[in-house]
Amino acid sequence: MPRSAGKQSSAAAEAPPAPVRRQRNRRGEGGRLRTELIEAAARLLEASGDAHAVTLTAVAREAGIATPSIYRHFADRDQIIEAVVADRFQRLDHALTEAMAAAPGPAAALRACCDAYCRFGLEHPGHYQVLFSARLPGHSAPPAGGLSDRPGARVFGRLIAAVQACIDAGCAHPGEAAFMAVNVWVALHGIVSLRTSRPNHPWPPVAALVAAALSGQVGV
Amino acid sequence: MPRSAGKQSSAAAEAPPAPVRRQRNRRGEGGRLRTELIEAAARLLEASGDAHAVTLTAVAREAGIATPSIYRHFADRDQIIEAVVADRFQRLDHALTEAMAAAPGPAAALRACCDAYCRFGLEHPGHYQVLFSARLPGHSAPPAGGLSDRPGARVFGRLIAAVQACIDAGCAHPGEAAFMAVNVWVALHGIVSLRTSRPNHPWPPVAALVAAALSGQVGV
DNA sequence: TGTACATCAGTGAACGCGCGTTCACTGATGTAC
DNA sequence: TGTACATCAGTGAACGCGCGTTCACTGATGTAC
Repeated sequence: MPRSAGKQSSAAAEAPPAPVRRQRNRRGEGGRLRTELIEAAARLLEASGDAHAVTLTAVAREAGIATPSIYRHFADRDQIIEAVVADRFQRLDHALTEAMAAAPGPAAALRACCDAYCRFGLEHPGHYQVLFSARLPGHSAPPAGGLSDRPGARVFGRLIAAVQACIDAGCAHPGEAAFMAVNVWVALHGIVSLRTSRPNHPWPPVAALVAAALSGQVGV
Repeated sequence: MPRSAGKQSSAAAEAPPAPVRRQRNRRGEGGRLRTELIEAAARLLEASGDAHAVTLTAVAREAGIATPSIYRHFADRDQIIEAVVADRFQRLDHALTEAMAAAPGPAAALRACCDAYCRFGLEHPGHYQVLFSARLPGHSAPPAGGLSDRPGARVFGRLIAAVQACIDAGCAHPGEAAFMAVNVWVALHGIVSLRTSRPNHPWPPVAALVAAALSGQVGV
């Protein structure tokens, strides 16, 4: 792109959508661009369901900045993706706790938790796929925290607690909460993941599948 | 790379692994390279679990040929991937039918079918992911066949038939076979997919998860 | 049986593109004096 | 209160790399005569 309009003859009247020079953030507010970059990356992830779509070039284009500007905020693309993943895990966790808080009892809370999980996954299939279906880049080594993937484990912990609450209230099959919760989790993941990857399959309603999983595995 | 050895002084003694000029197939046997390309692409898919890893350049390198040679056999990379996917679906279907054929009765056959499904997925996680977890390129439009994804539907049909056989033999809960089979399928997919994407989670044995899904959803 | 030729399988060079990364830079905004 | 200057946020140009795709080609192998 020529710096100064190029053809002077026909003026710059019918030029492309205008370069829209970015309004720079003030001193000390450079962190704003960081947030904008995360959201730009999140849009790319949601549209593609694929971490490979998050290239520095694509993020910069989506955010309306020059590519090298990203380096002021992130060392590489993995850092951006990690930031998006952490944020979306937090949103998922928030959705679960909020749904459970509004429920009148433990069985209803467990049901609400599962419904919210599926709703999150089906409303944000691209993010869900990155959170749970993908081998994330650099994810082969176990995270520092402990024996389990940290953010996913936190969400899974909600499920265990919800099942345990049903057991404690006497409205569930007897059994170990953690094992029951795993059985529910694999079903929920299958409900979301398969429906996303095979949208043409004649699926029963989500609620019916969730109900079957809960009644079969927990007895509520 | 220089055509004729470059440095004549130190001879070609300690040259790299030797270019290994491919032994060309004879006339009429060009189809062999097609098979080799599919297997090369399959190795790339298995190693990565990601269709994006199947670039024409990577396939050519893996197969030991020059990149343009691929065009004699495939119009583009999607065609190669489709060929691999079709082949692996066939192998999965074969694994299921073989496992079921060796079972002594309908309940054992259903169990064998589910075990074989999980075994396939866990032994070939990269292929499984491409078959069932990914939005395949150009997969948004429904295939010509009918209302459902063809190759996946065939595998799912085995599951329905196995459940139906249990119902007919009176060793299952009463209910609709298709609905029960969906419930089992989402659980199996979750078992395979989550274990692959979260290898650090403290998973119970696969057999225990399969047993729980079958007993909870089918009653066998 | 011999030979010219068509065909088939595969190659090497070249191209434009998008990408990651580096570098020196620009210019507005605070701040020290 | 004014001014010189450091700092911060972001840019533009350039580079090498891997990729997809095209093109004319090579040379072995069958086959027609």
